[in-house]
Amino acid sequence: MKNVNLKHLAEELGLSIATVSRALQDSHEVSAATKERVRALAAELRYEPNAYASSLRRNQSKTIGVVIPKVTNHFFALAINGIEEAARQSGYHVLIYLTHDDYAREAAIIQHLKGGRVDGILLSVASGTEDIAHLESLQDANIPLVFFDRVRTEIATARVTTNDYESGYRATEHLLEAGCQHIAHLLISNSLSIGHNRHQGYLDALAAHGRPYDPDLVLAGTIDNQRNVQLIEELLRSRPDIDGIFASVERLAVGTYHACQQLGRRIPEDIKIVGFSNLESVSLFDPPLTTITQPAHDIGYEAARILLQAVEKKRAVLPSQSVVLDSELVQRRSTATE
Amino acid sequence: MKNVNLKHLAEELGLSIATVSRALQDSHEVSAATKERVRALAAELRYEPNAYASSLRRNQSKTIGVVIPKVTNHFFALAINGIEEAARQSGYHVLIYLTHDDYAREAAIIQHLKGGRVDGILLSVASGTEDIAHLESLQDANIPLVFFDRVRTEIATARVTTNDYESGYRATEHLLEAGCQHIAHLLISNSLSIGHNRHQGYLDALAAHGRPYDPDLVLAGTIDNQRNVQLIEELLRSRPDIDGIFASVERLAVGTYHACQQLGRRIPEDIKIVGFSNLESVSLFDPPLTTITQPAHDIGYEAARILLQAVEKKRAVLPSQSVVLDSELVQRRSTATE
DNA sequence: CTGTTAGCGCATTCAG
DNA sequence: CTGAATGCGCTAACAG
Repeated sequence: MKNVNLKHLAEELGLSIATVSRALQDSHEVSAATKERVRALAAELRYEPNAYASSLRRNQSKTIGVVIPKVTNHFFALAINGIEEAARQSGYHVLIYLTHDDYAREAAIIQHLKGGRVDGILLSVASGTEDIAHLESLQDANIPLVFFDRVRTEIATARVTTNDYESGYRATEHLLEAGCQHIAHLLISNSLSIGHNRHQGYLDALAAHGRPYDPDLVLAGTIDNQRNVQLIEELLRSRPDIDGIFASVERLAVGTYHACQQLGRRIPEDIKIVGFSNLESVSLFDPPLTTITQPAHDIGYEAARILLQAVEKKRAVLPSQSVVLDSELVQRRSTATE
Repeated sequence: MKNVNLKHLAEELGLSIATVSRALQDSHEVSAATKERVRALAAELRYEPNAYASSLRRNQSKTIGVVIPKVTNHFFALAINGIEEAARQSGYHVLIYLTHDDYAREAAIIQHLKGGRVDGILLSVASGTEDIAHLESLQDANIPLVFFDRVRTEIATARVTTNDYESGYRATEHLLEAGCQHIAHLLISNSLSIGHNRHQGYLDALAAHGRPYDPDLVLAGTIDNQRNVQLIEELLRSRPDIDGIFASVERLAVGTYHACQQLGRRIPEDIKIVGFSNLESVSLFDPPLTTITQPAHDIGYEAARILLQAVEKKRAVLPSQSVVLDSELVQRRSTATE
């Protein structure tokens, strides 16, 4: 089947390309009758405008790029869900890029996106990223950027996050109130905003309760999860006095769970765990895991809303548009999912 | 900062646009010296080609569309992971669209994609889809399509699936060998390939073991998972003789688990469950769930490979290129008991 | 080896 | 209200 384009329609209708184009965009300078004729034929021939020609001409792609570390983390899956919803509502398309927490990959992706493939970018920073020159250059290229979850405050733009500091504080307090004496904190890269903030909450909660801070009880996870479980086991073996664990990310929470089972530490009798997790099925773990659940869908949705608003009005995204949503500390009992 | 484009580079270098273009594409009809000069300036100015201009001209977008029911299902998250990997290796981009199992949405997405936004489509059919005219029209538009997981055999193209029939058979046999007398099957839409095939495996296993088929023991799930748990509970209440359940999709497997806990049915003493699931953390459920795990990443990767190969060679995708990968039946052991 | 020319399909001036 | 003409940025055919 021939590609049906404006020219095709125009010839068929005995009109000019310009008029057809205007009619399809519901321009007020086209007669109602003509509009109707054009639309009828377009519908009949199932005309679809060529998105790239249009993008080239208008200098906007109706597309946003989503750059995340991975998609197999339930937080990001939920966030994408929210992002896609917001995008669809505004007639935007969503390109997905995975960094696998690798700085080089993140930089390459960002660099490429400066070619105009997207009108804006949603980014959750890779844990391997230190240097942020690639992000600064986005400003020059005039491509709006909105951070979500894993942010960098050095870049002057909006950030959509959860109350990481408070969550870390409350998680730690929860363990303290449950009687824990030696609470370890497992985090990912401390250079990452979420790791840093959650850790600060942990520190302050300890201080507020007059507990000493023991650096040996802080473990920074790696990319490799097998290795993480090993590291956790080592930690637990070398410090049998640990009776509480705050795990800053899902992988580490689940890893801790595994490690405890492996070592025969009973939960929650011997050791109590609070972990970040957006996996609904943790409610089926037994013993149940106390979790901090983030409003992942809403984070994605909000971040996309902010970005799209800026894109549509061709305005910059301001740091003042940042949003902080609340996580929930949930002591799971059995509940229905979804 | 001004957008740096070919014209810009050409002026700066005192060359024609065409030469610059050729140099950047490493054309053999450009002198090495010129190439070097061009590349140096391009790198210095961080030139990024405008993808849409190139797409328009070449009539190919270097982009594939992935159309799936949802992303919050771990199977699809893993599949996307594989797809992104294959795409990146070939320099392709990935657009994500979610149907939420809604036919109208799927049709609208497919229709839109005929506008040339993508060079090919990977599709996992929505459970709400019956009519497939929208998919047939892709052939006319000359856009290659590869199905994965949820396929429709009426369309003559490649399908990447798991051995659903065998999995259903083995799951049922597993329950029979464990001594179950009344085995229920929970599936989604029977019009969906995976539901249909898994169900056929269930039926044949029953027959092979000389067991009668009781239609009352077959439950078709809905979109709404809350409702599914209710339906499962009703089924279990009305048929207390059920002592085995084969759940065809992750949601229903987890839902069954919930329902059993709710009703106080002990697993596996009172009732045994085998369910499809790609969620690694099911190993932490207690009592553990016997699962059928699909090679989700590989499915995505394979499907993308087949599609990209066709796209690059501008050849049609043939049904004969279909691939069937094997699922694994895993009896999880609770590590806590050791 | 390099430059000139001609579009890809569309949106938008500027004329009428 | 409609048409003719222009160019978005890039590639490719055709000259030289």
